[in-house]
Amino acid sequence: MSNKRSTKTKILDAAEALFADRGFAETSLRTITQRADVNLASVNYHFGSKKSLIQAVFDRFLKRFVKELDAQLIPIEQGEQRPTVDEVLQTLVAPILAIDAKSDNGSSNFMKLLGRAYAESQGHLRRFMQEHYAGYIIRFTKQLHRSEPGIDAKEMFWRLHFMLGTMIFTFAGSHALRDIAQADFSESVTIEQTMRRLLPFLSAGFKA
Amino acid sequence: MSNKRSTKTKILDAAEALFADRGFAETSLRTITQRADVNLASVNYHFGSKKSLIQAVFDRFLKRFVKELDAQLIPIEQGEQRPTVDEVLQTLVAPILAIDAKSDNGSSNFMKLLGRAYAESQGHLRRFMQEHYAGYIIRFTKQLHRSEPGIDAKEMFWRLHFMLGTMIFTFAGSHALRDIAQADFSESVTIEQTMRRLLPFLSAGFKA
DNA sequence: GTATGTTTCAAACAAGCGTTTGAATAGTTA
DNA sequence: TAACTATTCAAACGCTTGTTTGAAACATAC
Repeated sequence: MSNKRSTKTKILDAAEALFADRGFAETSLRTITQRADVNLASVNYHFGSKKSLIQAVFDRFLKRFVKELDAQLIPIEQGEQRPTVDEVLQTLVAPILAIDAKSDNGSSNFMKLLGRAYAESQGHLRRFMQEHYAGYIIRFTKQLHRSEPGIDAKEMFWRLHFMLGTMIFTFAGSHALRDIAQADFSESVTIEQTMRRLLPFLSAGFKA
Repeated sequence: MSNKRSTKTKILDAAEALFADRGFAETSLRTITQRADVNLASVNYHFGSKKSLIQAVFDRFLKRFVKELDAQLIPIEQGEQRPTVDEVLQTLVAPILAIDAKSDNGSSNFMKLLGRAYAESQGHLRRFMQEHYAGYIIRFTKQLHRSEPGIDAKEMFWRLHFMLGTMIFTFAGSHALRDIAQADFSESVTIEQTMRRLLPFLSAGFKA
C-alpha cells in the first residue's frame, strides 16, 4: 500500500459524494470512475458489483459514525444520574459533525445517504444496516427511554422515528432549503447552526 | 370519452403507484405500461415524454390536494380570531386523508411522491411545483405566522420545514416503520392513527 | 535476471432504457 | 358509404447501463 490514495479509496470517495447528491440509480459506474480517475472495470474488480459498492460506502460511513456514537454513549450509560433528553440527543450531534467535518456547505453526506437508504425500495441496504448496526440503535433507545421513563414503549417508538425523520430530512434536504434561506435571510447556513435550531424543536416534540 | 377508464388515466394510475413505491429512475415505462395494460408507445403519445408523465402525475395529485387545502384555509383566513397552531396544522390533515382515502395501508402515495420530489436532484419537479403551487404555501405560512406572531420570520421558516420534513418522512416512509410497529406492538397502523400521534409532536416542536 | 501474483486498461458484451416509426384499427364527421 | 382524424400496436432505433474479457503493466519474491 503506497501513501497515495488507493484505487479502492478513490472509488469510495467519489461514489459517496455522487450517491449522496444524485441517488444510487441515478449515478452510473462510469460517472463514478471518471470522477475518481480510475478505470471503469476497477469497480467490479475491487467490489464485485455496484450493489456491493453501495454497501461498502455505507459500511465505511457507519463504522466512523458508530465509533463516535459509542464514545458519546458510554459516559451516559455509566452515569448514575438519569440523562436529560437533550443530553441523549447530543450523542448524535458530535458524530454527525465529526463525520461531515470536511463538507463546508450546510448539508451532510452521511444524512443524505441515510435518507436515500430509507427511500430505497428493494431494501437490501436496510437489511444490511439492520444486520450490522441494530445494536447501537438499541443502546441509544435505551438511554432515551431512561431520560423520560414516563413515556411508554409504543409512544417512544413513534416519537423516536419522528425525530429521526426530521433530522434526516433536514440534513438530507437538497440544496433547496439552504438556498431559500440564503436568499430570504442572506444568512449562510452551516450544519452546526441548523443543529442548534433543530434540537430544541426535537426535544420539545419528544416531551410533548 | 367512454365510461371505461381512459388510457391516459390508466397510465397515470399505474405510474403514480409505481413512482411512489420505487422512485422515478427505478420505474421504467415498460413496467408502467405493463401494469396499466396499455401499449408502451402510448405514454409518449399521450404525454410526450417520461419527464412530462412525472409532472402530470404530480399535477393531478396537487390539483386534488390544493382544492381540499383551499377549502380548509378559507374559514381560518376569514376568522377574526387568530387561529391556534393546531388549527392551522389541521388544514393539512383533511387533504392528506382525503387524497389517499383509497390506500388501505398506513402510507400515503401523495407523501411518498412529495418525498421523492424533494430528493430529486435535477430539480425540474421542484421548479414545476414552485411555479404552479407556491401561492398555497404562502397562504398556509401566513396563517401559521398569525397563530404565533411572536416567532420571527427566520425562525418560522426553519420550524415550518422541520414540520414538513417530519410529516413527509413519516408518511413517505417505506413499509419499514409500519412493519416494525406491527411486529413489536401488533397494532395495525393507519394514516389517521399516525397523524394523531404526529400532530402533538409537531405543534410542541413548533412552539418550542 | 526470471517467475508469480496483483492490478490496470481498452474493448466488447448482453440487457434494458426512452423514444420513434409506420402501418393497422377505431372513432367521428359529412 | 367515404374521407378524415385519433388512437393503438409491434417493431425497431440509438443510447446507456452493469459486467466480463484477455492482454498489458506493475509489484514482489526468489
